[in-house]
Amino acid sequence: MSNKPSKHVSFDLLPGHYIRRLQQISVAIFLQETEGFGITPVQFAALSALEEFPYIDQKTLANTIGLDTSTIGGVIDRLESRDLVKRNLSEKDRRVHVLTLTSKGKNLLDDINPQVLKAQQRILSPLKKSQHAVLIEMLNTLVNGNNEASRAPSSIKT
Amino acid sequence: MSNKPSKHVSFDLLPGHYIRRLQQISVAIFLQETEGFGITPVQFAALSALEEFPYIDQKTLANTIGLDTSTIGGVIDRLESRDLVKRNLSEKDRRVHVLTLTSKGKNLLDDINPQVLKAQQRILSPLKKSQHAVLIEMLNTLVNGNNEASRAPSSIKT
DNA sequence: TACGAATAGTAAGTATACTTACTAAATTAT
DNA sequence: ATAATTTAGTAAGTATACTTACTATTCGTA
Repeated sequence: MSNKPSKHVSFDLLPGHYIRRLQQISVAIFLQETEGFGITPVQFAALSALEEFPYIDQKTLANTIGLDTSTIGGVIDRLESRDLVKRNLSEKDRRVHVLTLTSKGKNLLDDINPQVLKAQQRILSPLKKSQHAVLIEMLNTLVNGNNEASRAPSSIKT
Repeated sequence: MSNKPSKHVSFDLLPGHYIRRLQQISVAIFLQETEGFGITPVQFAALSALEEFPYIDQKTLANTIGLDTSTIGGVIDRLESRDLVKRNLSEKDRRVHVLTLTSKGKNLLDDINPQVLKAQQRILSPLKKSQHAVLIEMLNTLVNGNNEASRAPSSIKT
């Protein structure tokens, strides 16, 4: 430790550092619990959103799960190549790609859901049960309160 | 809303989804507040760690800030090409690259630190002041409690 | 109705962040 | 002392996630 009175900022006390670490850990746990499905957290979010809101376009999907439109294209590419999602050109507006889950995508979602819930419980497990809702509420507040900071603000309000 | 009793899992209620969103927002705010420096959160973490622990090697640096060794190489490449960090081959162990900040790197760190603090405050700003410590404590618990889940567990204990 | 603005999506470039596979060097064990 | 193992770092491949720049289409307005 320095003998001078904290000339530098200790990066490990900064929330941004812990947020980044928690995201890494969250992804790692998700992938461990869903091993064999070959699905990433973002792909899962996309599939879930398409189940909840069928026939939405790429822009709407991107907004729903909090992604840039330039990112969602690749995600859909990968899901489409595995026949989990279908891209249909809209007849009303030929710029728009309307998205739907295939039956294969629906089945996968049903199968993976319990594992995803298990992963979420594992992420929260170091906290006392009583704290779980407190954390989720705080994350909610932070995400909604800073919504405009991100390029792809989520349109979902809870 | 569905009229059926939640057949599917609403992804926007899952903590993993909010953790991912918060990380995106956290990065966006960091980049906004430190605009002009051309430094990413990870690069800042690397520079800060090197100020705190000079002459560490890449492996130790990776563990310190929570990165894989395969990721840290690229980070150091970019910092080295901007003359912010120097890679020195260790004489004791010729596998090891010992890292140090250049004076340019030290100066940049001094200049960017206030902006980074500002970014952190902005990230937390949707929460009441009294809640800031609660959140940081929770993030700490989650990261340390799940440490083994991540491939690059941070060696820093707080 | 024609023209400028806005919109949906893609493409290219950069930066995490992981995995597996590899090289080179050091350590351990026989 | 040599062989087997471990370790530090790199390389290649994949997947977010951003930016800026571009195309194609649609909308708004004059």
